[in-house]
Amino acid sequence: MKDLDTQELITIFKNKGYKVTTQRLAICKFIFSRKDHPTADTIHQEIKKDHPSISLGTIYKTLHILRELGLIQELGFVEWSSRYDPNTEAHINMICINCQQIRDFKPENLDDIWKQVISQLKTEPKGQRIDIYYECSECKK
Amino acid sequence: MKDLDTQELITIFKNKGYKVTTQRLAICKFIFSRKDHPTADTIHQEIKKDHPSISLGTIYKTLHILRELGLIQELGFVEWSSRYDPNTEAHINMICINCQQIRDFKPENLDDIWKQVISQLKTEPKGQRIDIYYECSECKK
DNA sequence: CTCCGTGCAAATGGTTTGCATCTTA
DNA sequence: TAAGATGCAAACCATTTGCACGGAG
Repeated sequence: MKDLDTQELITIFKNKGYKVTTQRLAICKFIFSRKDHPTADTIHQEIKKDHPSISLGTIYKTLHILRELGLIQELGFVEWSSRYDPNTEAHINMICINCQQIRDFKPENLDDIWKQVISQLKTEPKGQRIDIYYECSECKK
Repeated sequence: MKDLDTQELITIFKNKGYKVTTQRLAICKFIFSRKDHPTADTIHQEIKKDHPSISLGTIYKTLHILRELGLIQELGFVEWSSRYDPNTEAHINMICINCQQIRDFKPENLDDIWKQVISQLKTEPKGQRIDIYYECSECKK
């Protein structure tokens, strides 16, 4: 769970004045355990299995809080709905242009490379996004 | 105009069976001359100055054709409307999280770095997107 | 003359918002 | 018990679509 256990999460929420609800914990547990950067709808479908009455609106509201807390990154697309990524470090999103599957890719030297790029800027960046579009092996068949 | 003059553009359109219209040429001329990756609405507002009756729908339809021809890249965002980028080479989009201004940044060694990253993949990538989010000097004041 | 493109207006669909009710602290 | 969160439904708004008319080839 993203290096965060439930206790730490509860502390973060409380420190920021957010109440701890079962819905929020369920959404966090789910998204921090996934590596494929799901859509809000996917999250909704999955969480409904345990919490049948949870609404899409609550999913969106919680995702916005997590973004505000810097715990997730939102990836917007032109043709597809947004994806939610619990990995906020510099990494490459390998995105299949056909099935929209996303998986992370982190070359060993990426941190060094990235540090080098950042050092050329005049200001401190607030975040980054690196996508590579390709056709995954499944879709190529 | 992106290395393309009007004649080359006309050839590309005709070869693909697309008709050459004044609207299409105007949109191309505009977008290929801009470095700030405008929105569809910005493009519409600007083109209207010379072609008052052009519709937003036509802007979108033309942008889709340009995307299909590989002449532009669409950048989707979660909170803002999409931006259209005539630069399809590997480069960094410096994006102000406050005013949404985008300007390109290309470190000299980026092509080498990128080649190195690509070489670690099993497949040929179809494109890429590299964003750095920051607060521009104007907004920091 | 035919087909494709345009402009307009309506439809779409992911996301946001308002509000009455329910929970956390 | 007060402040904030939830679930529902309606609103939003960027983008897409359908169609009658107009222009390119």
